[in-house]
Amino acid sequence: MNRADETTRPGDGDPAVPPDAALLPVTVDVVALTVRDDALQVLLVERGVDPFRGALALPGGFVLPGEGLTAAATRELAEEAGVAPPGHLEQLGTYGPLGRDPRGPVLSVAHLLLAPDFGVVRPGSDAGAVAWHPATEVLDGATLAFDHARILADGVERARSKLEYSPLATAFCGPEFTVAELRRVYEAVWGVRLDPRNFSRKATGTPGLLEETGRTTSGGAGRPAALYRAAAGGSAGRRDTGVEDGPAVVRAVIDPPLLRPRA
Amino acid sequence: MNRADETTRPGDGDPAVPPDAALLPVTVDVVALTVRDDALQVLLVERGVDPFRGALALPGGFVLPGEGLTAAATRELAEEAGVAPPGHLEQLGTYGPLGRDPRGPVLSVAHLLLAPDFGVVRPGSDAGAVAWHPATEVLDGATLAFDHARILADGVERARSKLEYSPLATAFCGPEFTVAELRRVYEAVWGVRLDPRNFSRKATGTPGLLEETGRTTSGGAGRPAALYRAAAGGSAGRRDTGVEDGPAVVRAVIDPPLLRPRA
DNA sequence: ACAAAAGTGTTCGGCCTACACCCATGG
DNA sequence: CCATGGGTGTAGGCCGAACACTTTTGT
Repeated sequence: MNRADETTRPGDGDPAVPPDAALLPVTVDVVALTVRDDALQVLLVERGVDPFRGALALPGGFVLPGEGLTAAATRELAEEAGVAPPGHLEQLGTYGPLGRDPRGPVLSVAHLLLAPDFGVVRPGSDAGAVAWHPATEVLDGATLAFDHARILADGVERARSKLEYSPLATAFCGPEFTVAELRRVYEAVWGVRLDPRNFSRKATGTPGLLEETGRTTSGGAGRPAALYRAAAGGSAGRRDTGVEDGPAVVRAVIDPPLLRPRA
Repeated sequence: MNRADETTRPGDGDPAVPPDAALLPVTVDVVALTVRDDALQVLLVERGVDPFRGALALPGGFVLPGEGLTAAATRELAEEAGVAPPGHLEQLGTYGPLGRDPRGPVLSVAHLLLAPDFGVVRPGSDAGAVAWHPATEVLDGATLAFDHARILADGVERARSKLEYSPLATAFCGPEFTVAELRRVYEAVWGVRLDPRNFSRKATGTPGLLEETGRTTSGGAGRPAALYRAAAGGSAGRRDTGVEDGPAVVRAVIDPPLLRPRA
């Protein structure tokens, strides 16, 4: 995969990195979103160490030598929340390095995880409580560590807009789901009510979004609903390039888009 | 702006960055796009140093200690192409750090510049020729240094999609422009032909896109065209947050969107 | 007068919305 | 047989594509 050189200081040997280049510590932070109790919720940890000890923050931490960005994000989720959730992970953006960490310049590569509701197994070693919080409450209520409030706002807006033209809403659902569950995802993320009849027609009629399983629900009230799974190439995190890390080009675009109601 | 600590090694003093964190060299690369001769063109430099000496590459270079990402991108444009162009600069994504530079792990934060056609003043010290190249030719023809082909593809796709729902097409135009010029921008970026009559109605009727100047062109053939400027808060790079660097939340969204024709 | 480019009116079809209505199951 | 939720039919309106037509200049 890479050269022998996997240490902190690169470039021993052939053409070296210029000596005046900055060497920056890099963190990954994860905006982990799910739909729980018909509301969009975000995974937050209580920081156990300075700076911002005791404050709420996005899960995340420093990239280690020889580690890729996605690997670091996955590892931090495992370490801080004890989970290896399914779902869709993509890069959100990079913040810093100046003016965001009292310790000095730190670059932070934020990621966005859209996942079905998963249980938090255990809080990690250097973090206190790990819990889901309603996104709207956090957005216009709580104060988060570092610039995490801004990162969260960007992540939520990205999720909202992605539901319009990509099949990623299915990333919030389990392996099989009904059209009504999918509709509740849209309603929770967008904060609106959608007409179930029109939504059903639109969702089932959109190529590349749903795939029939032939099975139906049973047990609940009313007529059983057909069960679907995400269409192949939809929410599954496709990464068909050889490059280790970098923004994924979303190839599956649903057309016509499912537009959220305008204000 | 920041703490006293602006050196390469941060965290001397209060709670330090963990000693096992990687310290990575960080580059900024710029996908600088313009519309020239009715075609989307990208600014490329010929590398003057190893690795990839002699190959075509995106302008860019290492972030220096105490420098922000946007500042680094602007400085590299000035150094390698001798320009300080107007236009819209935004972050595209972050690539690496593994497997993209033979010197070792290097993180690259790619940026996207949409600008009116500007002259290249002088090639920089560590770069050879600097020139515009038609984007389509480069995309499915040339091989670029590092993973720049992929970054360019992502940048072009981002530009194409941004024209649909943002007023950024005006970033390709000068301070005053006609509807026909704006249409040629859309046609060049999307690679399609648009009906001038319908486009005119759509563009002038879209709130937040154009602002009348009251003036008209003269001298050319045919009826004079009305001159417009970009609506306030449109293509002007708004950065109304206090944070130094990070993805800008595009607040100005044109509605209804100008959708490119579907295949 | 003619060419050329800017801009307006009009028609047509598809999609979105709203809502009436039918379907299938559990109590 | 009725409540509950799943799903189909259908009418109206809005918007974009297509294109005939008018306006305003240069030659």
